[in-house]
Amino acid sequence: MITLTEENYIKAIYHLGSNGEKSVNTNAIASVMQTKASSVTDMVKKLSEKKYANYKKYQGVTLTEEGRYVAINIIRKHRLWEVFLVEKLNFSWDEVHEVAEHLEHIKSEKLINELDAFLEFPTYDPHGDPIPNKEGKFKHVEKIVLAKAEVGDTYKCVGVDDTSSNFLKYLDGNKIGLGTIITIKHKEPYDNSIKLALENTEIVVSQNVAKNLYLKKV
Amino acid sequence: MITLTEENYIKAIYHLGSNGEKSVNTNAIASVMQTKASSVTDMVKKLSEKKYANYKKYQGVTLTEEGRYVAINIIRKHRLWEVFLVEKLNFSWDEVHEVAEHLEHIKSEKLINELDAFLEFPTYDPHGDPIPNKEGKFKHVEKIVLAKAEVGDTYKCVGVDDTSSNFLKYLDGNKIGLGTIITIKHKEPYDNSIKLALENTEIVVSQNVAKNLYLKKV
DNA sequence: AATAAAGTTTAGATTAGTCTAAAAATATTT
DNA sequence: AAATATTTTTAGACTAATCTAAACTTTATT
Ligand SMILES: [Mn+2]
Ligand SMILES: [Mn+2]
Ligand SMILES: [Mn+2]
Ligand SMILES: [Mn+2]
Repeated sequence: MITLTEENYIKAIYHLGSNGEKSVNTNAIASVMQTKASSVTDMVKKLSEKKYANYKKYQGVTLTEEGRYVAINIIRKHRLWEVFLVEKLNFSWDEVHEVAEHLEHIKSEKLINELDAFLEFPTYDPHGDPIPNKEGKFKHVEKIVLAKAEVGDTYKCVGVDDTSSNFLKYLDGNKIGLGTIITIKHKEPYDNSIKLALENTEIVVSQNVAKNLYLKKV
Repeated sequence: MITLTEENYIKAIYHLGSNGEKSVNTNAIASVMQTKASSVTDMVKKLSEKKYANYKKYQGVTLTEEGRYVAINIIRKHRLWEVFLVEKLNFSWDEVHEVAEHLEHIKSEKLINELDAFLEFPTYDPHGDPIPNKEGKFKHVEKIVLAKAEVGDTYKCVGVDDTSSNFLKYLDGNKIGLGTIITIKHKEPYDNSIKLALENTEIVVSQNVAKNLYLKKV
């Protein structure tokens, strides 16, 4: 049996290690889990005993094949529920993450596969993140962060890094969403703010925004 | 904050006390919670401290107004999720209870009210149990248990008490479901078995079945 | 009314997950 | 290379929920 807490740690390690590739250190996990380093050490030992992670003292932690499988499965559930909430229950993209954090732990193969079918096998969630299929496979999304976009080029908005309600509402307020076409007008070296052209308007966004918005060249 | 375990105890007390009316004793709770009497005593003290229950040593326990509110809310969620699983995700009535036991603990007002609307405000769940509305109100279902039905009378099947997969599959196998019309042919005093007439067939059911099937006179 | 049986509570342990404070290891700076 | 700072681990304690075994109340039977 795997506990809810173990699942959350595994998910955190997966995301922090860039989808399970790199070794993740204790403080980083403590930070995203909103807990103390000492608690992380204890849990990481347990995950290691249970064969979900590889861990050597002071050397950081990586996921095993099995740990990665668990992580991808939770992410699949999380993102499918997010689609459900937006498509069927009138949630906006800034409201879904919190509820999906809970729904992702419901354990039923049939439930999630039927939900997948009911939603007609979506491949992206409301934030532009890819949804793993039943076998855990998903396409890598080709994208660059707005901060690295080049002046004069035109892009399509394909995702966000920050899924906080505050950030997403800010984007709503500025008429930016998935699919929005954006041309880079100017990058201000002083504070790394960026001037963008949207369909009808021009706006200036801060470095914070520029670091959390993903684009694809068109 | 109310924990998942507290919610389950409150629900058990509600059901055992015939919807929160009668006082419930320790062993009864232990039995449905699959735990020991000593654990129940501890929890019941905690529920009492938290104002969800009234408890005096050796005198059993009842729910407070607030406890009853919590119970009804969980039951509302449980039954709405059961409807969702059957209506939208191709679950059969014997598969839903277990998953609903988990889904009922997801805490989001918006989620459950939108789900209710999405399902077009159903009033009964797949087992014939009434679904409380947003205000916690629901109709009392007029029903008698098959064991008390009278020979010669004709009834409609309106519910089940046991929602175990085994029992529900048994009913499926014998072509009995909600809405099925049943005439009582004979009650056997020796073992309390009952002979029923269905649409095309006659079958004999055991006392166990007779105690778990609810009917309404037509 | 006394005794036995059944039901309930208390006392003391256990496990998962967390914390603080101190010790140990690693990384960085001088 | 030594000193300092940062990171990580250990040790010991706490809470929620559980258990067993013993003590206590209530109920049933003689
Ligand atoms: Mn999310
Ligand atoms: Mn998402
Ligand atoms: Mn149920
Ligand atoms: Mn039901």
